[in-house]
Amino acid sequence: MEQRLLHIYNLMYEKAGPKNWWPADTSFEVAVGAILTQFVSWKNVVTAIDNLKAQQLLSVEGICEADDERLEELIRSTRFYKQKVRKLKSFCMLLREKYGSCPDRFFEQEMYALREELLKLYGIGEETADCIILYAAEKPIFVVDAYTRRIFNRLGFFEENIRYREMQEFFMGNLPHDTRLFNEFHAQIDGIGGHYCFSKKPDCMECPLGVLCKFKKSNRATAPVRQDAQATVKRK
DNA sequence: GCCCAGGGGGCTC
DNA sequence: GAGCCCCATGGG
Repeated sequence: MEQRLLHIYNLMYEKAGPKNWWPADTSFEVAVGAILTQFVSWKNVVTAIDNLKAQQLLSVEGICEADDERLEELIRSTRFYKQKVRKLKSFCMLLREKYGSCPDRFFEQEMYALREELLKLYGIGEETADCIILYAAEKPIFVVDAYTRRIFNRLGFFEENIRYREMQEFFMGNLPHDTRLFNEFHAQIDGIGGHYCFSKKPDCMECPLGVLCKFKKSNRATAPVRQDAQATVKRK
C-alpha cells in the first residue's frame, strides 16, 4: 500500500512540481491563515492577511486588543467573518494567557498535546488543528480534507462518507511519518482538487491521476472524448 | 442572477 | 453519532 500511495504522490508531484506550502512569513501567520481559509478560497484569505498586516494587527497582541468591528472589516473577504473574528480571538487569547504571547512556545510542544489543546478552542476542528500542526508547528501529522475524500473515493480507496479520523489513520498507517512528505502530499492533493477533480465535470483527461482513476473509467461513457485521447486508445 | 468554494458549531433525534 | 441548518464574500 505504501508503494501505491507513493506512486500517486509521484504522479501528482511530477505534473505540478513542488508546492512549497504554506505561503506565510511566520508560523503564527500560518495558523491565522488556517482559520481564515475555512470554507473559502485562498485568494480571499490573502486579502484579509494583507489587511491585517497593513494595520499592524497580525500578532497575538494585535488581534487580542483590536475591536471586533475593526477585525470584522479587515477579514470580511473570508466569509463568516463574525465567527472568524471570534475564532481568531479565542486562539490568540490562549497564546497570550498561557504562552506569554509567544506562538513558538505553543508550537514546540508534543504533537498530540498540541492537537488536544487546539481542539478545545472555539472554531478549530480536526482539519484546522492538523493544518496548524503540520504547517505551523512542522510536525508529522497527515491533513485530510474534502478533496482527499473525493479524490481517494474516485481512485477507489474510500467510501464517499468515510470519516476524517479513518482517512487520517489510513494515510498515517501506510506512509512514513515525515513532515516534508506529509506537507507536500496534502498540498499536491489540494492542487488536484482545485485544478482537475471538481465535484461536477472533473477534468479527467488532464488529471495526472487519470491513469489510475476508477471514476474516470466509469465517467468515460458520458464525458466528451477529446480527439487526441481517442487516437491514443486506437493505437493500443 | 446563480452557483459554489480547502469548515466548524449547535441543535435535534 | 448522524443529519441538518447556520454563518454570509467573491469570482466565474
